[in-house]
Amino acid sequence: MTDVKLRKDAALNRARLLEAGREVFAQRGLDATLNDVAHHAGVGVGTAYRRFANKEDLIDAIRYQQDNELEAILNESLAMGDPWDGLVLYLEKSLALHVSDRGMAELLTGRRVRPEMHDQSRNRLAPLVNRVAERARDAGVIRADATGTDLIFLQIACISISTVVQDGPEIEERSDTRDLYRRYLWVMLDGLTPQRGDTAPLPVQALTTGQLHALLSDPIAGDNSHAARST
Amino acid sequence: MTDVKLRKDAALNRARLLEAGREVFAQRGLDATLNDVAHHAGVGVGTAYRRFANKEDLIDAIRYQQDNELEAILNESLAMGDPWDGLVLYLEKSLALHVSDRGMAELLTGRRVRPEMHDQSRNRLAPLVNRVAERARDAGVIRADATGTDLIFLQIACISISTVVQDGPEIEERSDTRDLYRRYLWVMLDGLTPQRGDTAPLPVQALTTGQLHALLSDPIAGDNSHAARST
DNA sequence: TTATATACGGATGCGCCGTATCCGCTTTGA
DNA sequence: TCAAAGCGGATACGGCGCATCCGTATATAA
Repeated sequence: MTDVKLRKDAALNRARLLEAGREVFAQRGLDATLNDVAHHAGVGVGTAYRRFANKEDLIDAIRYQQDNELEAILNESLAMGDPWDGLVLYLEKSLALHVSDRGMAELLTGRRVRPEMHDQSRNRLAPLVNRVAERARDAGVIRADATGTDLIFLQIACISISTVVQDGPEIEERSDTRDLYRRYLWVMLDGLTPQRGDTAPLPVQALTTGQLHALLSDPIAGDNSHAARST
Repeated sequence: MTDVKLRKDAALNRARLLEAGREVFAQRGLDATLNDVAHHAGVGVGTAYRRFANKEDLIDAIRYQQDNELEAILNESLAMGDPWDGLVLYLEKSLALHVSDRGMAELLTGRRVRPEMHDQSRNRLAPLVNRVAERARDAGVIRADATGTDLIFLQIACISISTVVQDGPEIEERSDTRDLYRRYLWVMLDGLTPQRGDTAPLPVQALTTGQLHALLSDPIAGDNSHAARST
């Protein structure tokens, strides 16, 4: 999967670039230049483009690593005895990751993505997310109409809050603003709790996994693939 | 406030540009070009730059209108007898506006803003938002530690969900995805409700109005103003 | 009606930026 | 020792948004 065989120095630089890519994209988002990444890795731009045909390829490689981390979190969640604790663990850990990695967050919201790669990782992770939600629902700790797609949107919501905070200046006398998103995570968690008598049912149905998938996979930008139906 | 005196055609074009600006920014966000706006208004680019020194000026003028609309909603909310109904009305109406106007949404999250203008509109609206929250809190229909800044962040969260949905493709067999954000609004509203015995208190304190203001006013981009303290 | 200030259109200049390549030099490893 | 493989980074290229400029047209007041 890592091509055939690279000379020792080449392989090292490849690893350096991957590492640097994670850091740079985490800090500055996917808009960062491959040149930036190369510089950060301490190699020339040429080297960067020799190891990865283009920026997309590097992003794909990074994404593969990140999906493994998310999968690990999901498995950890599912291994917990208590479904509610599992749910909380998943959301807290997944969000902690996304909040500290702007690139990862941008991938979650579907911006700038190569559809095939996106599909692949979704097919791997979505079922696990659904199980996390399902377990909690079956145990009666969240409302009966809550689904796995709800967990995704709640994360998107929290990430956007965190992004706004991070884009702003430091606030004096408040060292905890980086965690402000957690305040709202817990408002939402509380809102997911089974309805009390007087609470209204939710006004719009959740997306199915397939619908969410379709929503995020095909970012309208439409470079190619779709669109052309031949004939 | 509208300068001194404009020739009849000039004044007409100015109005057209304002109108077109609202439409274009609403659809495509504040990144849209002033050239786009001019074309949409049916006037030449030159005219656009003669009526508004630059894009920022046009945005400021539009923002002024939008603030009036938001103020009206807030006053309507405060005029309602029931504090909960007032809260819901404010959030639903304000969100409906932001969701249908990408430019307005971008202004709320503080992106791309001229600080003085931002300050001005916040000073006008923030007290009203605080009163909406305060009323509901005093009436005991939302948790005791909920504040006006929470209402802002909940809106930011809903807007981000809506943005993701709007950026994606149409989903077949679902005509209501434009309203999906409302599902999560109501999760959050439910979460704002006073705590039941078993619910944990929120893990992070809300921002004060002043802190939120500082966060959104000074988008780090720092063209000038701040930074230089002389001496 | 005519003169002049005012306004109009839109081609165009300018500067910026991100992608990717190319080529002379260096390192690896058989 | 000496190809083959790799390296650095200057730079070509293309795209884009902002704003200006100037020849032409229109409003308005004498």
